[in-house]
Amino acid sequence: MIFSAKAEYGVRLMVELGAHDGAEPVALKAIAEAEELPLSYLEHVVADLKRAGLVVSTRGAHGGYRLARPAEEIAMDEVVLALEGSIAPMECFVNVPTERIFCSHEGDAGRACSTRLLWMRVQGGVIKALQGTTLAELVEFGARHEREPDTVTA
Amino acid sequence: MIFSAKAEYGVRLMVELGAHDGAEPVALKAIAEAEELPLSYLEHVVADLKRAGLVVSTRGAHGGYRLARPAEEIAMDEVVLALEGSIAPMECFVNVPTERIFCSHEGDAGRACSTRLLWMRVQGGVIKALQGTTLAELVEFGARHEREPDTVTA
DNA sequence: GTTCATTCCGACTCGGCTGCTAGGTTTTCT
DNA sequence: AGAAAACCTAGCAGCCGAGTCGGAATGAAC
Repeated sequence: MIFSAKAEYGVRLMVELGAHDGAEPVALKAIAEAEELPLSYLEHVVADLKRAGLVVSTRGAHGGYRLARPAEEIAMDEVVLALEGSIAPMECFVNVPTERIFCSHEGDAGRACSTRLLWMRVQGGVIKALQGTTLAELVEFGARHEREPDTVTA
Repeated sequence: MIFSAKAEYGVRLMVELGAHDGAEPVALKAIAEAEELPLSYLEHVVADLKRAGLVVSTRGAHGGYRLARPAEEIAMDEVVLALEGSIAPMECFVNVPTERIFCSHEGDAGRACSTRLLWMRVQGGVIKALQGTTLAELVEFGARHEREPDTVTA
């Protein structure tokens, strides 16, 4: 169970945006250099974020990206969802309305449901963790620990 | 973020074992047929479980597998860990002692740590969900909903 | 003690997906 | 006009997950 690099990059990108005051847009190139990420790939990442309405762009010279909302109002589940496409521990979870356990495994109706209970709980745990974290928190955390790795309990 | 099929298969396998009383071993072939899973692949799956000490095997004819402990005493984090190798939301999390946020990203010490806070929380959520679920629960849940898909809140 | 059912082991294939690149087009500032 | 940026689309290459296969070791039954 591992999130894609896209998720990591996207979060880093968002944190970077959040670290700027948002008055003027930040060019992707600047972010790529700051985070040492491949610019060409970041384009795809930011495209997802834009499509989800999390960032806004201004084109042309001196253009770039800004957060669409203040960082305090951005919960990380939105961000990860935008990047990852879905927050599901199992393939068959995609597009199933949450809060319900219904077996989409055809052919052995009801059988595989026992595992479903487990994945539901896992999914719940993940989503709760993501929802309970705002971008602002990460920005602030990052700012405080710049240049000095630290140990902190989760 | 998705668990491997191996995890799914392994959990199914464990549930199946838990559904038998454990007096006599269950052959892998029987499980494969009951769950409609490829036998040859299940061999690899069960090997992981055995290596982790979650099941015991008896070889030869009439052999098979049994749970190493009663299902009530098997928490699902052990199972998933055995199958998945690690329960980490990010590559760089592997083999980092938990409860500490320390940046293993070389080259930009301290920078990427902000994302780490997020992944720590996610990991915590997952592990808690897994630890809080016993195999016995899944077995019981599966038995109750056999043949009748149902809707249940997580 | 042969036979058969089973676990066990390792090597091998195959397809898909992720991460990344590359080139070109549009927009807008100077 | 020219530069700097967002935007778009196509494509590729390597990796890994899922599955197969063949062949051992092992032990029960007859």
